[in-house]
Amino acid sequence: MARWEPGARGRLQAAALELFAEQGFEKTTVDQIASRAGMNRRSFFHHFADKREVVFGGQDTDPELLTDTVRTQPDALGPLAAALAGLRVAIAEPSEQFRGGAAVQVGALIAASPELQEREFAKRAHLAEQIAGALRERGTPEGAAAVSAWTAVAVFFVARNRWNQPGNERTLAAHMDEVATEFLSAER
Amino acid sequence: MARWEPGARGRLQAAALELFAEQGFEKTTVDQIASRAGMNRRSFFHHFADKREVVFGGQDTDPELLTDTVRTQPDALGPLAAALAGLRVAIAEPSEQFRGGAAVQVGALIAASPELQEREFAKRAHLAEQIAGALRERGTPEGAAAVSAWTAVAVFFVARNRWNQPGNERTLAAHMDEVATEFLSAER
DNA sequence: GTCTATAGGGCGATAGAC
DNA sequence: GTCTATCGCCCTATAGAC
Repeated sequence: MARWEPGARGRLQAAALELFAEQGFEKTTVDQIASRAGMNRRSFFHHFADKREVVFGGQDTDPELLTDTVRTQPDALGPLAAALAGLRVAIAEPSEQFRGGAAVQVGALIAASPELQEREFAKRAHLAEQIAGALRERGTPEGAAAVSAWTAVAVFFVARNRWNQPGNERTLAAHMDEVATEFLSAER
Repeated sequence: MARWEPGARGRLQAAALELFAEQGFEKTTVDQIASRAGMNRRSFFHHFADKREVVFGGQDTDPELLTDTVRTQPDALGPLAAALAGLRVAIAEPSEQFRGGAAVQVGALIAASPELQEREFAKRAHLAEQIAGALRERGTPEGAAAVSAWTAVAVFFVARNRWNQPGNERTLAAHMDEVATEFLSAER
């Protein structure tokens, strides 16, 4: 057996998701994950900074694409619309190929573990900050940029929940439009 | 000397904030906090579920007051305005007496520690969920309720940042109005 | 109040890949 | 040779169990 099987990172993720599904996140140790993936505990921490990262490590998005898209929207669009356009292009459309896949399982995992929820919220906050920065560069005032960014992120995650429901046939972008419209029409 | 000084919880908080300011959050151990407060490590965990809680433990708000206020706003108000009214009554106004106090120091602490930021974001999420629930009871559709709640929470925290700036003379509620107006006028 | 499991990290040795 | 993944052994501190 080679000392180096390829795809160590992917094997760790697969092993972790299996074990988390079987036993839950808290009751699974890093040792168990590493040995199921055929490696040492210490190597786990070479690939992931901590145990929670193994759950989120696949969903990384391209931050450049997000901020560039937001920044280059036509001036006629308000900040919320520009932010939503960024999320649509940089996250919703690329996610479309994963509909109903591991994302659903990961979502259930996160929903069941407060520890994972904390990480999830931190990721949302990071997303919102990126967007807010891009909106400011577009000329939106400080406060409005932050609030519009958070609003857009909220729209996105409500939409993603609906998109992850069993039986959903529509695109994530379509759900985003629907949620945004629902929000705006409730406000007037 | 009495077997236990009164205000164990408060002493732990004071000791913790001192040590965090001196050494940072991560480099301070629970043992250090407990012994500076004149007690056993085990007693620390009797008062706080974990090390991070000692930072947030003072800011607890009345969840009933928040949700009741949101729920009982006049029908003429949109969901965002109702949510903001709840935050104003249940959090902004009661906080007014602490302006420029420990809150500023706590804010700096949180900003410097990713671990604390995660907890902070989780608290915001919890707040948003409470508000969203109250908005739904008021008749706002699911998605709009969630988005309006997150928007209101974002307004609140942007306002609280401004309110915490050195030299600020205005009330938190006034900052909330300003931020909300800034957001709404950027949007149209 | 003590005891234990486990996360997470430091350091260094080793064994491939290049 | 270098570079990098892997591993082994150490440690500390949290958090929960007893």
